[in-house]
Amino acid sequence: MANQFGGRIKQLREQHNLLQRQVASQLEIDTPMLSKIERGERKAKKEQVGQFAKLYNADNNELLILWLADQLFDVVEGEDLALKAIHMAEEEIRIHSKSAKRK
Amino acid sequence: MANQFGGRIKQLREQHNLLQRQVASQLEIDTPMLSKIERGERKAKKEQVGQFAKLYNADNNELLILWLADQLFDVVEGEDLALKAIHMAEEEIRIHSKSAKRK
DNA sequence: CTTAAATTTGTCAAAATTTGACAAGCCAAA
DNA sequence: TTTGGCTTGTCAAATTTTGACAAATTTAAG
Repeated sequence: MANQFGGRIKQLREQHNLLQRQVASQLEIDTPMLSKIERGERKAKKEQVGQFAKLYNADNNELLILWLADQLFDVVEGEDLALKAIHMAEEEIRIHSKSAKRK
Repeated sequence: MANQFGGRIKQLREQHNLLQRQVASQLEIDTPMLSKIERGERKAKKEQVGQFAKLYNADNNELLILWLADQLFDVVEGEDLALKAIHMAEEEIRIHSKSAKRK
């Protein structure tokens, strides 16, 4: 499983000298769960991304991007055509966001 | 739900003048299911992508790319940060495929 | 070492999601 | 109208995800 997000929040936790125990209790999860999120064994809920950002005084968008990227990565992991698929998806997104201007 | 894939296989079916009934039986699914796949209400199994390609004499890779792209799209659909996340994921993929050379 | 705290690993049932199958509906063409 | 092709809706079964807990492992300190 991809793990940019987990790596980043682990780094942030260490920079803040916090223990998993402390962070976990803030997010109302147990330490095994936090451990798994940091190592990418489980994925955080979207809601929790914001909680991490707040707790660590980090940029919400930065974390959200990492979190999304991990999920994208998971979809195409191991596929030879991953890059082509990504480009195709990117085009689609561009098209959709244009027409979303007038919604 | 994204639907590049469904649109394409519908187009192919029409070009070949086949009925859903006929195609469905080849893939051993029922017509409602095929209808849903064509309209993107359900997603085809990866295995079925190949079956479509064969049946329609289409390029396997082309279909697989569309199929993957749809799933990528679903992950970031509606996200403001979609493009940034896509770019991040793309970088990750590049990195991984490099180190996969010698595996 | 020996202990104690921190983290990781493993397991499992409950919850949530996805799937396949079927019945019924719609609609255009004859 | 009836018929054939496609779509819509529903539901239980299968699969996947989740959260919680116990146990094992690692780390750091005395």
